[in-house]
Amino acid sequence: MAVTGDETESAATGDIPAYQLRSPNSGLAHSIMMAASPGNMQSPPPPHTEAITLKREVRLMKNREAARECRRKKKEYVKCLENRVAVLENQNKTLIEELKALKDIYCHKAE
DNA sequence: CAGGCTATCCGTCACGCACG
DNA sequence: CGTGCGTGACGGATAGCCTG
Repeated sequence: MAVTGDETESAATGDIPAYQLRSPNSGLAHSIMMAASPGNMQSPPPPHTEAITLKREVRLMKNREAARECRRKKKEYVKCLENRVAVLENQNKTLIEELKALKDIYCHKAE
């Protein structure tokens, strides 16, 4: 639990953490990519790569939010399933008791 | 108290699917 | 067929708990 949620704020303000600004050629293990910090970049990128970078940033931002939403929905779904389990367990318990009572009645009649 | 372990959250990547 | 979206998988960060 106990998560600050500060990255949400920074995303909302457009203040993108440095580690998220990576080279556009994906496919590498992301631990390697994490190591490639902007500080290592010596010369400014050619102008056309700026558009690519922007596109990538937009994509990352959208995906970030999509992942958040996806997790929220999944949590909700799991909660629903847990509720359903609880209800069915109660129903089952009730039915077992009812069956037991009916069996008792039937047995006493048979005597 | 330091260090290990575990649970949880998050961002990113990769992939499959639906749509235009 | 290209594009965008949803989601599983992965690894990093952080907090809380336990133990020596």
